[in-house]
Amino acid sequence: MSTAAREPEPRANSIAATIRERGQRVTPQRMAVIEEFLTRRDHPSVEQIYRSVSERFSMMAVSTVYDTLRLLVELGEAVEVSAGGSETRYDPLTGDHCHLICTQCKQVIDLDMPGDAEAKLSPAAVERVGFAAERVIVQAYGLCAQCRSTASTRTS
Amino acid sequence: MSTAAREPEPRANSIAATIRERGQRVTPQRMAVIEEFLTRRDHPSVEQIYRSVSERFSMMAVSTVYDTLRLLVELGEAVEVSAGGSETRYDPLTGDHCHLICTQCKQVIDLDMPGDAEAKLSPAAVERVGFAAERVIVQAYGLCAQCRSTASTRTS
DNA sequence: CTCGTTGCAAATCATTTGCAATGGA
DNA sequence: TCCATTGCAAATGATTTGCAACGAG
Repeated sequence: MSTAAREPEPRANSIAATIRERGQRVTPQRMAVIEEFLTRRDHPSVEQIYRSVSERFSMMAVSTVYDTLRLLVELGEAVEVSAGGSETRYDPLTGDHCHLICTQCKQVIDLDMPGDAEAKLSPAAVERVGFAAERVIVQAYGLCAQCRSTASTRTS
Repeated sequence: MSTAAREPEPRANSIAATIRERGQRVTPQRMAVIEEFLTRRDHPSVEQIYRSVSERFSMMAVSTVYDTLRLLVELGEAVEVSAGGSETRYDPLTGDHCHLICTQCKQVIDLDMPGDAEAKLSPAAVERVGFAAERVIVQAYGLCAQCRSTASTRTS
C-alpha cells in the first residue's frame, strides 16, 4: 500500500554480518528472502515468500527459499511453526511467546506468554525419561475472530 | 512378540458403536485400521499403520488409512501430532498430556502434564484477540535418551 | 431403485536430494 | 586453480481429490 519497498532493515544487515562471519556468502537470493521475511507482519510460508520475491527478482527457486529459511532457523533468527499438518510457517519473532492457529484460515497469531516455556512441563518428569528438551512450544488450535463470525453466519 | 493378534479391544467395539450411531458404516477396512491403531504403543504414522494392516489384509489403500484416522480425530478418539514438519503421527491417548518429540529419530514420547492445558496460556490475552481456543498443546523438541547417547559416541 | 457413503487410483502439493555452476582463497 | 558453498531442477514423499462401486432404506 505505501512505499514498503526499500527500508534499510537494520536486522537484515546484522543477519548478513552473521552469515559473513560464519564464512558463508551473502547472495542476492538470500538477501531477497531475508528482507521479505523480515518485512512481513504475518507468519509466511515458503510459498508465500517465494511468490513475493520472485515477482521482483525472477532468479529464484522455491528450494532456495527453503535453504535460506533453514539457515535463519539455524542462526536463531526464525522459528518454524507447523500450522496443523499443513504448510510450515516461519516466525521472525524469537522471544517467548506462543501461537494461536486458526484451523480454518490457517492464520497464526502471536500471543505473549506469561513466564518461561520450559516451566510449562515438569522438569523432573522430562528428566526421568532422559529427554533433553531444546525448545518447548505452546500452541492453541481454534478459530480466529474473523472465521468465528463467518462460521456463525453460514449455518455450519 | 507374544500373540498380539486377536485381542477383543473393547475400545474398538465402543468406537464401532459410535460410528454406527452416526449412521456410518463399520467396514473391514475401518476396523482393521482402528484395531491396529489402538494396539500400538508408539504414535504411528499413516504409513506405519498402512504397512502393518496391508500385510494381513491386502484390500487397503493408503488414503483409506487417512480417511479413517481423520474420522477418529473427529470422534475425539485420536489426536494429531505433527512431529516437526515431517510425517504426521496419531495418538490414541486423548487425556491431558504433552509430547516430547525427538528431532533425530522422530519418536514421540508421552508425558503427563501437571494441570490443565488451557491454563498454560493466559485466557484474558486469548480473549482479547477474539480467538476461540479448542485445543491447547504443549510439545518439546529435543533429543531422546537413545539419540543422545548415539550423538555423544559419534563426534557430531 | 436411489442416493448418500465408502475406498481407492490418480493428481496435487510440500519438501528434499543431487549435482552443475560459482566465487573466494 | 581448487574446493567449499550455492542455487536450482528434478525426484521423492505426504496428502487430497474425484469418481466408480457399494449398500441401506
